Amino acid sequence: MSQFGAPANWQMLRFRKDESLYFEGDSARTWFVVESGVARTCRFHADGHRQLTGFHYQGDVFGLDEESRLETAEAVTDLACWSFTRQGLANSEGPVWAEPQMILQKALRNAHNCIFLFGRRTAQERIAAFILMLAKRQQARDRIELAMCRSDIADYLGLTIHTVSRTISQMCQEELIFLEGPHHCRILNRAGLEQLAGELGPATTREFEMIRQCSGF
Amino acid sequence: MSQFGAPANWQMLRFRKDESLYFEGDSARTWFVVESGVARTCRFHADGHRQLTGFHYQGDVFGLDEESRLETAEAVTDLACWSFTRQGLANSEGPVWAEPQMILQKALRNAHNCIFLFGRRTAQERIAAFILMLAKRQQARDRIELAMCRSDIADYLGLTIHTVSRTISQMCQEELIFLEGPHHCRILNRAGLEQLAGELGPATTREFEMIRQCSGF
DNA sequence: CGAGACTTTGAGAGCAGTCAAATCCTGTGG
DNA sequence: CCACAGGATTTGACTGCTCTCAAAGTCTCG
Repeated sequence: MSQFGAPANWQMLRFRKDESLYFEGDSARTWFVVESGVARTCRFHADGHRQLTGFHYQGDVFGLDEESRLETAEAVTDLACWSFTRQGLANSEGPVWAEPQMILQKALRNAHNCIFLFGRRTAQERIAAFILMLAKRQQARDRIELAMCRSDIADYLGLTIHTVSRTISQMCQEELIFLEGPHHCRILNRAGLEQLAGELGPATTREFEMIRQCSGF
Repeated sequence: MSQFGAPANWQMLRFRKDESLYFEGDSARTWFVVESGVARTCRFHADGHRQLTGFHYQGDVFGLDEESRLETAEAVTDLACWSFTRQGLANSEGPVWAEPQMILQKALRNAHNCIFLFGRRTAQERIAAFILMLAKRQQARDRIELAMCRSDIADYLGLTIHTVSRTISQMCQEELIFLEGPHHCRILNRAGLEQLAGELGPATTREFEMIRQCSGF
């Protein structure tokens, strides 16, 4: 049984790297929670250009569509996850975190953070924010695994793989990070990354708002 | 009483244009639903750069934060909205649409659409998609009100006001749209806009996915 | 060890940002 | 109703960043 104490009516599913869990347009029967590995959700533009809408790590719930899937879900790495229905949750056999409202609210918070992330303009800002997000998600002080390939990062951040690669290289030169192979990275200068990403805590925000409103800038 | 048949324990609030409903970091006591006017939610980056996360029209629910506000909410126009608590909803006095799960799910869908919108690359694509989104939201066949100012549009789409203005002007020259003053616009060539925006229906998506997977592009 | 895919790097073009200024609206007061 | 002031919008010129096209280098897995 999973660390999540999954109820019996949950179903464990396994996928190989790059396999699809479901496609955009499929009927949405179940929700998913990651047991191990990483999943991605994405949508496609008419020109074939792909937009990732999220990476999902252990404990993340995704696939919260109402009737039909708005997104396609795929395995970034070999993936194990539980699928379950909202009805299954309603039986209240699940763990405390598994209440539909909690799940939805967390997903919403993630989506808003994602929108905020995109708001960052330059490639440097976006990638700095992305690396810090990964670090936070992996609860890693400074050693980070980049499980996804460059094109996943690019399609998540709205950049090309070239710009992603170039920007990461540049950050290495500036000794903000250090690459141990293409899929492992060490944060050398967290403060520098945070400055690039431009984090602004809620504490300072209201103050900032006040200034903005008074000065009118 | 509102068209929504608001229960007695809901509270009607009125705001003048550009007034703030709440600030990022405030404790999140209530949810809001727009009765008339338009609201915007936004967050600020450290450099003062603002990111809008949504425009909210009549019937839209926003402010669904858990404990503290992640975003600031402001009135785009003079605004009337109801505020209510989740507990109030639980009393089941509200209209059918007002079930927390439904509301959260709709908000999540909107957020994902927003992320998808950002995925569009060029200013033309983003603005075409934005105009079509407004048209759909206002259920207008071709006459659209741009209630928000250019800087709101810019901060929503991750562009500058200059680029927004230039791109709109260009679309006028190309006779895709026609401006009747800065805040009213007529769609002259919807097909052209849709082509720019690159809508791709779910029907074609799975097919597309299959091709993609086989050819490996 | 070798093939194929992924990643990195280079050069040049194009699009959006910056700085600057003109024009147009909007709302107020006469 | 008209004039005016301030803000919002539009436009222009130029710069710089990211994309495109191209090729070399590296990693992974059979």
